[in-house]
Amino acid sequence: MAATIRDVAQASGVHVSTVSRAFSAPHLVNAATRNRVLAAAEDLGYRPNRAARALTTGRTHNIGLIVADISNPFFPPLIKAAQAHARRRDYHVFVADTDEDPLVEEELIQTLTKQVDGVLLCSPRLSNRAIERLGADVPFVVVNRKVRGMSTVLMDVGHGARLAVEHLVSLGHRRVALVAGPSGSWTSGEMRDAATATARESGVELVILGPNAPTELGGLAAAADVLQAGVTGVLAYNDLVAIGLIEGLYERGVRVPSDLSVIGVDDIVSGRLNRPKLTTVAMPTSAAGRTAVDLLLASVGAGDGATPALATLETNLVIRESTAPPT
Amino acid sequence: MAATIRDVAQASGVHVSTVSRAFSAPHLVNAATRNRVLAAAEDLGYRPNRAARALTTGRTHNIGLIVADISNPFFPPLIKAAQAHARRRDYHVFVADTDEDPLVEEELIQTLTKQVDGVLLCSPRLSNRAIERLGADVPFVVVNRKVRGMSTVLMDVGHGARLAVEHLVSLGHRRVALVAGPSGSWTSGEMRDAATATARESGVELVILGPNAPTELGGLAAAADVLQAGVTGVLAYNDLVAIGLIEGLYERGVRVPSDLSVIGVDDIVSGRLNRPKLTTVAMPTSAAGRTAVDLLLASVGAGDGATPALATLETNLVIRESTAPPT
DNA sequence: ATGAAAGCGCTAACAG
DNA sequence: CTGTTAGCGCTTTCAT
Repeated sequence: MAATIRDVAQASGVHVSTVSRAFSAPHLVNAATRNRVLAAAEDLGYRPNRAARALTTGRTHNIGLIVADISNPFFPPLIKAAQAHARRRDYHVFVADTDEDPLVEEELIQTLTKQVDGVLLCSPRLSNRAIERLGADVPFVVVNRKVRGMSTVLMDVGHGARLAVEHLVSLGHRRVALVAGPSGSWTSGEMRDAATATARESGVELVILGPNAPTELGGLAAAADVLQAGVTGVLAYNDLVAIGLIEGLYERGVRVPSDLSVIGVDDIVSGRLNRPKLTTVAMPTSAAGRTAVDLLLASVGAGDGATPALATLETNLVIRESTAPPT
Repeated sequence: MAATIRDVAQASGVHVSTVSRAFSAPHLVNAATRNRVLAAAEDLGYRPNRAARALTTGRTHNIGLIVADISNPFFPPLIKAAQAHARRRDYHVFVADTDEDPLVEEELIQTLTKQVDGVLLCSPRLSNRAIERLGADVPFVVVNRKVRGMSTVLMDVGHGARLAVEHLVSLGHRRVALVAGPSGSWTSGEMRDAATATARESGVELVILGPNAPTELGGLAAAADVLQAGVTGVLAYNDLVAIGLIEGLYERGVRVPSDLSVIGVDDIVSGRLNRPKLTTVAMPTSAAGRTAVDLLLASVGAGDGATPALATLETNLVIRESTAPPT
């Protein structure tokens, strides 16, 4: 068994509470004794037991991070950033994958809730109602969804979609498609609204295709619809869908961007590596991870009364090789 | 504050110890009272506090999962599988990213150690000595590295490398390169040994290039070396490196596979989406995640005395479009 | 089958 | 500045 606070107390000839203070309120203890305690601790390889500490303080110094699918390349940079940022603030993070299943999501939140000071919900599949209910027990920060009374980190994908459609228009496209995402997705709704408005303003036709799975397979399957829709430009729900779509078009002898232009969303790494390199709406995922952690820890510190914060992060269009004038 | 065991005891008119038993040793309590207790618990939304439980039982029901880089697409499927498998066994998992830094890795292990029943070390960058030392406190399972006295999950990349070189040879290549990984990598060492042996047996020349960063950038940077080495076939440390390399070659006017053949390792998704589709040594990452969790929980149950287990998982060669006969 | 009591490792008043 | 005392929520002997 590892050393406990009692071992350290004994070794340094002080009471356990002094040892406790030496760690959690160093200024309250005489420099000389503090050093003695710290030395003994070092010596024994003592590390405070955070679970025990949590029991008295009510702070676990853990946070939960719940995502729909770790394998979706959109998430790892967010997880990585959140986790690194949390660690800098002396927090550990539980990562859980719901496999896109709302029931799993709910179960996970409930079991995690006791072990964490707050949870980060990324692109939740749960209904707003369910989220509000669950949020009574522990602070939440929601990423990519607006939930009443809850701190939120949004990436302004509406603006990105607008830029994307405008880019297509400026290239000369007159009839474009939006290959939408899953029906529960807030992001997909935002894209639809923004694309619709932009198309109307620019006087181009917009056809909406979907819902589709947010994966390469979803894009692959959408290729037929896109061809049938008779469009020359496409905005896809995300890069995975865009890549799958390009592959599907390729299999049907349609080349991107010479025959058809495609724009993705996210700016995942493999979009930069594929040929043609993907024109895409870049999402600030790392920043979102850090911001979410900041908001979460702020509301942990503030207690219940705090007004929920809303952070909206900019998106921007990265023009690469998958868009060109129509032929 | 959420309901505690005491609230449930009061609500159901029994002592707390009975409530405790109703949850953790149901057979020790009368069916009628048990139902009453369970009903009251349900009613109050009571969930046992795992941290408090851990304090008395010594089992946290958490495990730590430490990886070098979450953003490397090799890891997410492993994390996803491990996490899902752990959850089925009623375990939560802390995920931590060391950013390829051994110091961070050590620090992480130490702080996590008190909160977990065991840790999964994936592709560690720490020295074997350090790992053995740290392993005294808590059970470890190491993935992709052999450490004395420790349970291990290995993917037989040596066999994969052999298949890869043989494939190149059978295509007619006579001079091939291995674009190696980081110097601390066990996998890279295995590949080197296997490739060297296979080349010798087949009577072809092998040149070893590296060390290289295990990323697209590493591959991109290796393009010049590869060209200079005058080889016609390449086995890259992983798919990321292979993709970066192909890109670097492309920029220099060299086409894959017509001018040069390239084989990767891992079988990440974007390798299947890129053009040319990558020929690669497929690694059973999901299986590795599950197996690692199984071994870990086994040694948690068994206590210290258990003999470390070794699981070796098969790899195989997936031939796609990035390899062809030399011209 | 259930209750009583002690204690896991730690922190937080409260004294002194 | 440091020691004392009382728990945090739960499990686990030991009685009954």
